[in-house]
Amino acid sequence: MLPETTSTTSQASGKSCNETISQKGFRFTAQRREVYDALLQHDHPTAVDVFLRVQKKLSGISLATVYNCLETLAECGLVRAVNHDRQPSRYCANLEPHAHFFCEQCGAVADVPCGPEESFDPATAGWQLPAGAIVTHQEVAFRGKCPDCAAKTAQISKS
Amino acid sequence: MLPETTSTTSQASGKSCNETISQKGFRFTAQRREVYDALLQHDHPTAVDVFLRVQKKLSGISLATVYNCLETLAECGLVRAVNHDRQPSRYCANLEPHAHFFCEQCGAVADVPCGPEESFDPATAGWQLPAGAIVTHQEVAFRGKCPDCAAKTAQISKS
DNA sequence: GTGAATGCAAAACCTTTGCAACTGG
DNA sequence: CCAGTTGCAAAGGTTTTGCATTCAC
Repeated sequence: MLPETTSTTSQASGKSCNETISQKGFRFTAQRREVYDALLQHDHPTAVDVFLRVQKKLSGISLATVYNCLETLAECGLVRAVNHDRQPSRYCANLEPHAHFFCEQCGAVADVPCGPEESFDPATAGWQLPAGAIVTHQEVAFRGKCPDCAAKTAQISKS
Repeated sequence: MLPETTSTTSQASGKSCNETISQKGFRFTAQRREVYDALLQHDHPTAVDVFLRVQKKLSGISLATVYNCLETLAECGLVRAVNHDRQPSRYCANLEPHAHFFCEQCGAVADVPCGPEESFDPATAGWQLPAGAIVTHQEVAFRGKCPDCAAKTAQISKS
């Protein structure tokens, strides 16, 4: 749909994928470029989804390479792996702080931006963290029905 | 340590594991009882941890049965599976609403109770959920260093 | 007694790894 | 040129499944 180098909504910093990879001492290979491009649809694809997309451009690529590329991109900070229960990992190129919404019916994953103000302060929210613990990351996940599935369910119960 | 039927801190409702299992139409087997008992230490064991504990009482039990029992207990609502990244699932018999703290250094998992008031309201906290989505569950996870590891690190950097 | 649950082993699943061939800077 | 990457295939670790046997009700 879009020219391959277009960064649909890309990452926050204006730095290109290319630059970031090189800066970290990694090589900017065709495989890494295409894997990264496959994530710019921001639909949280699995490794297999990415594999199938990239295969259209690089027919010889292997799934193992897709996994390797995804790991490298994650190391560069260009991509985040998103895990939910024991489902296959999904990958996210949205680097803004955000949570995820998981539809339990269709499996869709949506980004959930948190307002401009701080996400939420554990102390304020009343979480009783272990005394002396140092928190470096917080993760919030919502589960339920996505708008599409909620609408469908409503229709069915009506009929 | 404790007599096998003792519910160290057990679940909220005063209902026994036994009763709950029967009510759901499942049989109350020795394996299910021991698997449940192994969770009452509230240290978030993995399936293998549970297997090793139960083996001391029921030497013939198999790991597959432990998995089956854990799933049955989860179906009964007596147990929750707790997943973090792609680590082995850990199991939690604390049914109060709570979050988890994961130590990235030693792998320890701790319950994080949220204050008596409501955990946190997505809308208030500024989360921009997809319009029309129905949220049925929220999960909060904290990652960092547990008190022990934080203390150790402090000591090392001092020396 | 009888269907549900177990134990075993083997499979399924996602992901990682070893190694020869290749390639980007 | 040559260390870093790839592709392939095979292994890894966790979890599930199939089937004969056993057991709770």
